[in-house]
Amino acid sequence: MAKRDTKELILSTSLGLFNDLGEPNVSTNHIADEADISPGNLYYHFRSKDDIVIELFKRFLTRFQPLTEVPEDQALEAEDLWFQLHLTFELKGQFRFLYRNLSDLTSRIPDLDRAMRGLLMRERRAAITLLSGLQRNGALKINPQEKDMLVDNILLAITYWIPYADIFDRQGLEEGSAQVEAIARVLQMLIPYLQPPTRTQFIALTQNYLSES
Amino acid sequence: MAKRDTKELILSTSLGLFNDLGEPNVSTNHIADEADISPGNLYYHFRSKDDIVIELFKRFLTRFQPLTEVPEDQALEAEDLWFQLHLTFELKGQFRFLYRNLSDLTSRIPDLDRAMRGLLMRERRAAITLLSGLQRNGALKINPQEKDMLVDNILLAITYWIPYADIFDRQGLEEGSAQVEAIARVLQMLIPYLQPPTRTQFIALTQNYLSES
DNA sequence: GTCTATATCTAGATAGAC
DNA sequence: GTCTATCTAGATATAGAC
Repeated sequence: MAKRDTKELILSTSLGLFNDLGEPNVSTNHIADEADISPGNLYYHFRSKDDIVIELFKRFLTRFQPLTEVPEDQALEAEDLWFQLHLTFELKGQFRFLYRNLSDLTSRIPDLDRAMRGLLMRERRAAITLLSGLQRNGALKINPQEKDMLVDNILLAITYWIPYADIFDRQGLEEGSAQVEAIARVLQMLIPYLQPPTRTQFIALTQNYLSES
Repeated sequence: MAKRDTKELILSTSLGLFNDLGEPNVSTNHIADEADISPGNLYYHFRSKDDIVIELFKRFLTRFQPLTEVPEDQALEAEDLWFQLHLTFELKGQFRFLYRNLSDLTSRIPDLDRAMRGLLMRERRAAITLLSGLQRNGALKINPQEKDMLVDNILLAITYWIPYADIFDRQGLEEGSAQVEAIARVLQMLIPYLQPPTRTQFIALTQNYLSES
């Protein structure tokens, strides 16, 4: 098998096991076994288990990056925001092991710690930019202090929704309905600060999706 | 040394190390070493490392229990609610290792998984009771669906604030100011649904604490 | 109750043949 | 590139002397 193929096989197998069983509960032997290769072969392709985690995180980052690049001056529609949130939750769901054991992973792997902090900061900036856009066209009325706290609350929700949902059911974000619930709760924090015309749009949108699921 | 004393020493040493370094990064030898006792002695008092974790969790539960018992019919003041939140955040801060590695611990220790789910449900019920009290005396205006989502957002914040705060600074809830920020953010989610008289109280209260810290 | 010494086990990682 | 065999380290846990 080509070098690249085996490497990809190891990565996809690892991702599946990490997501299903939790990264701490998956050994390199376990991965090799599941991928039907030898442990030695695994270590030919990766220097360590952490190396696999880091590579997976890099893939995640690459796909996540565009989602944090929010155009500065563009006022966005409710639908766009929903779609944006949908994409990020879906992606995070595909790499949910990262969010389930965040503290463990960041305390063990300094590179990941730095990168994750950077990611969170970009998400924060993106959130601020989005809110500012809504403010500029009069859709959102909020003072700076409230805005600051709102951003924290949003960030907290989009970071820890996955482990939170895990506590109550074993699903996480695998099926669509759980995602809808996550998005609705994030938007719900925004709605009280929206002004009538936009506000009604957001409420209607949320109602729509919630009744469908 | 009396049996009880050594047991307590092991527990307090474990709690300190778990909180500081993260439970997965602390071995039983590490604990014994730090407590200045032999590994054998540690295993005389506890059957396993998980046993230590479980005992710590029980202590946490015992102290947390009263905080989830909210009187049904009593309308509470803003100050009371602040104080209530202060107590729970402070206690969680003292046992923060539980909240930093929640998924890991619950996936490994079924007893803890069940107990933690139960705890979360009691917290949810307590939150609902509190909101209902505010509704009954007209201070809070919110429809059932909004209420449901608000409760989720509050629960998420009071469960994951600790690891969230950890990402940005290394403090967590050790010092008081971090706690004030946590409480303010929880109350901030509530404020938009409050009616003028009560609403003003909550805002003033939050301002007060935030400017002090 | 406490210690020292040691057993057991598993995960991560390497060496060398093919 | 891949395998088999093996090493190492460290963590959990036990045995038996004191």
